[in-house]
Amino acid sequence: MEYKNTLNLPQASFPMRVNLPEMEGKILDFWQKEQIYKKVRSASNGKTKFTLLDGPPYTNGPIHMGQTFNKILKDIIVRYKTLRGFSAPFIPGWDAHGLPTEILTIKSHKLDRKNTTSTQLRQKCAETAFHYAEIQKEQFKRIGVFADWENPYMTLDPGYESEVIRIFGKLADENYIYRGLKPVYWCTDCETALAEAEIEYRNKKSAFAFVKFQLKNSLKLASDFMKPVSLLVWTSAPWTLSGSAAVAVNPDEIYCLAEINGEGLIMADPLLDYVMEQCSIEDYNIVSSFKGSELASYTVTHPFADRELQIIAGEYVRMDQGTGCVQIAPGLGREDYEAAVKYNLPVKVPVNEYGILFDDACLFKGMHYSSAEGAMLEYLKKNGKLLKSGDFENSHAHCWRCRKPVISRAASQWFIAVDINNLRAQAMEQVEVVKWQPYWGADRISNMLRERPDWCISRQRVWGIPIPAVKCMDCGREILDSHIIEQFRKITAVEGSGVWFDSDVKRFIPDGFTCPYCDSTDIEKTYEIFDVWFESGLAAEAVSKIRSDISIPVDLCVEGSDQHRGWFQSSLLPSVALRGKAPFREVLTHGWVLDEEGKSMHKSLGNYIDPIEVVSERGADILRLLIASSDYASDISVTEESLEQSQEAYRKFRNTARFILGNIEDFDPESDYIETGKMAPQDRWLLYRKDRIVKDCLEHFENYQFHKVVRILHNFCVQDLSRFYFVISKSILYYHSKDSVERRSSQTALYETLKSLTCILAPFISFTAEEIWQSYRPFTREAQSVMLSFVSVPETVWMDETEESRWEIFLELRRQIFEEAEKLRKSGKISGISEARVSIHTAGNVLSALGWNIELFRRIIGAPVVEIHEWKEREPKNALPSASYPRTFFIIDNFKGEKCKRCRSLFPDLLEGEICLSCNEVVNRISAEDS
RNA sequence: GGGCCAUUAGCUCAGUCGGUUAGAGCGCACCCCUGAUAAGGGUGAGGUGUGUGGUUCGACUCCACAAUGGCCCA
Repeated sequence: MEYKNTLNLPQASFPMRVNLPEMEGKILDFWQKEQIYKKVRSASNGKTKFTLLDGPPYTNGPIHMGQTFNKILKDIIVRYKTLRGFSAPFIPGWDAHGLPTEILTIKSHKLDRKNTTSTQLRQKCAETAFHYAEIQKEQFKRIGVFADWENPYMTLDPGYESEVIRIFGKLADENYIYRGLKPVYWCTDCETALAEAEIEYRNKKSAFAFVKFQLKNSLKLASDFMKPVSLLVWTSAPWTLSGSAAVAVNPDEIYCLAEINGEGLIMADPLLDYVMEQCSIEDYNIVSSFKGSELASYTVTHPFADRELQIIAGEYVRMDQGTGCVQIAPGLGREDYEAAVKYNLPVKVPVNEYGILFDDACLFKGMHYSSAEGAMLEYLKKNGKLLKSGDFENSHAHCWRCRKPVISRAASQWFIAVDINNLRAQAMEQVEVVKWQPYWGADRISNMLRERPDWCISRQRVWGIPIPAVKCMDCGREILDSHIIEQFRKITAVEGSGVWFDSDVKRFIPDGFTCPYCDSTDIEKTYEIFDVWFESGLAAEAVSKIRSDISIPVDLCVEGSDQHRGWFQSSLLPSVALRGKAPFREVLTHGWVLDEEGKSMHKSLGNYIDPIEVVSERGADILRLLIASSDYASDISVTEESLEQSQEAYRKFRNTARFILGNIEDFDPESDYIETGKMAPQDRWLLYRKDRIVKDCLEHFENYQFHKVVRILHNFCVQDLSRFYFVISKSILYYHSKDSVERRSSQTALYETLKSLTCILAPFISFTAEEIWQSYRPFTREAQSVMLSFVSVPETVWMDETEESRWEIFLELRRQIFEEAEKLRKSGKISGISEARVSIHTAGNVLSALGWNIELFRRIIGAPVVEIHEWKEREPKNALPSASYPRTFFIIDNFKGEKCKRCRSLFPDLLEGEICLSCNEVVNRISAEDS
């Protein structure tokens, strides 16, 4: 007789292998068509809110792995919070303005900026921004980000723009905004300021010079030295002497006075040999030496300009090159500028936008700085002020467009003062209030805040929100006026900020407006835009105004750890200035995506993995699972190998679900559910384990430790389910009659397990979780989508401590018996545990545990016969001692029985030599029902 | 050069307060099953804990320095 038809073998409607990208496409259609995100949102009405604020990515290209990583983490959190019963909206956003988009637009349209109006360029930039926002939106959807894609926020929305302007107005009213100078990269050929991103470093031949700055007063440190004394200054850009305002020496280093050719030269002692060698001087002698700090009270005369320069102490003056005496040209370099601010030195900018020197350059005024350099050296040489000059090659900043060398030049800018109204101190206090994950984020941002300079918020660019400042054409001063700002805000809210470029200044200034400094009526617009960090930093403020489902402070921000300097600070400072509080309660940071060698991914390095390629080849769930199982607090690596591994783990989850689905196909919880009290012990055990796992997972979820959740779940599938429960329950599921209590009991446990597993997996392998949900009618009857389901903290007590310890003994015995059986099998003594008789001689706990349920234990080890004997003082013959339990011995030998043709188990004897007693019963029932 | 961080098996990760022989899973090897079958089960081999010093009776754990890598600055 063919018994196969009488078995309840798993029904395989859920495929073992699936074309993941194709399946994911169908799930996306389902979410879209059924408006699942919207349904989740309306179902969460009235629930406790959990708001995540999405830091907006730039719209300058398709998404890369870093953005994918970031958005998937956010998505995991939002999905988790949703499943825990929070109202957790996900409002995605884009940072549409800014240099990256502007540069991309100029490059891709091959625009010539001189022949393109600002309005035209802004039009093209907007097109670029919308284009990539649209592409990114589709890509983010594709990787499974469950968000309000119909209503994202964009920093170029008039509503958003007008909020930025409003807040700028408030900051101006409270005196945070001032006009100051700041050195910026400047291309004299293109006549424009350049941003960091527009600079490329290339080698260039540069001049160097050792120049003498003569001391004005006599040197008390060597009072009997009667010859003229000069500070020997080394510079790698001699033309910048035109802007020098001071000379810095390191106060902590030793300096010396050397007599050379009848004059005294001061330089750092550690650099003396180096300088003498560079200048080919062999004949010199040291007159005296002293600490750098002792030079600080002296004054020197400029070698060609008619001014005196102070000697200042600069701790940053290094001893690895030069003379240890550095000229400070505050208008021509960042470090020099900062020194000037510190020492209150005048900031002179001796060069105009074309590179032509001004009055400060005295003799060389009117010359281009590059040709002035030779003239200067010539002059210095003639006047005995030059010890040595020459050429050397170094890496220098060049303009990305005209490829010519750029200079650093102080330009007038708008700043937010960070020390007005105690802003810096307050912000640092707020850092303590915010929860930073990992915890060291607080140190990192505190260090940065402590040291940071005032925030330069103006950019000489086009693609951004214009700064509504006007300029008096008579006195030349820039003017911020609250009426003008408010007028611009109002118009922007309707027409967009581009109106600043398009409309006459009269539209923005009140009637009868005059310059507050000189009463002139000749007022014009200025054309600068806000730093994009200023815009995006106001996201919490702006989005909460535009959207009712976000309020300040938001619960969480999740960004890469580079944002401690970037977005976290640009969000924190304005918020503290405006409302005295941080805009977020908690900040979670993650690391970078690295390659197999631990190097960061760059398209140019060729180690770049395109997330969209991964998704279309392997499926989004594979990438999501990889990200979820990595510890993102530090950097994570995405490699072919780790993707391959993620795919393996995925298969385990999939097959686990498949096995359960196949075995509960005929189970309907409404009619077949077995109450807790009537469940078989192994089924109660499964639910006990399941609840333990759910609890642990939820705990790790709360700390956003997803890799721990995934590991727990994976271990659960492998160890508890696949290796154990499935194996021991097959005989019930397959061979017992369909509606027997034993089988229904197992199905009840499996049903509950699958439901929990699917829900907890949903934040990670979201597509597959939905696929599982959709393939089981009782689930969809309960909720249309897995995302409309709910995970609660388990509270059922499934077993008491006694039973727990019995299970522990069972599992340990099983492990030991398997180990011994394998040895015996290898040595040919038995054919396998499924055909063995296992005798256990034991006492105490182990004996009472086994005595509790021998049949259960037999099932657990899968042997046809298990015999228990009470241990009596002497080791039984041929027995193997237990490694874990005292007074416990195993005897494992072959059991010669007959194999049931239906359930394939061995029995001492069979009914009619074919099948076992219990199989016979089942078969009889089936044939009775059939007839 | 400075601030912050990371480094445990081929891969992804555990490891409590400093305390026996450093644990899992995957992968790998060998074997079994062929009624979860491009599945499943069993057993096993893999570690100078990045390195060098130090503190300690005892260090993967604490300290210092270094290497490699990351982010942010200079």
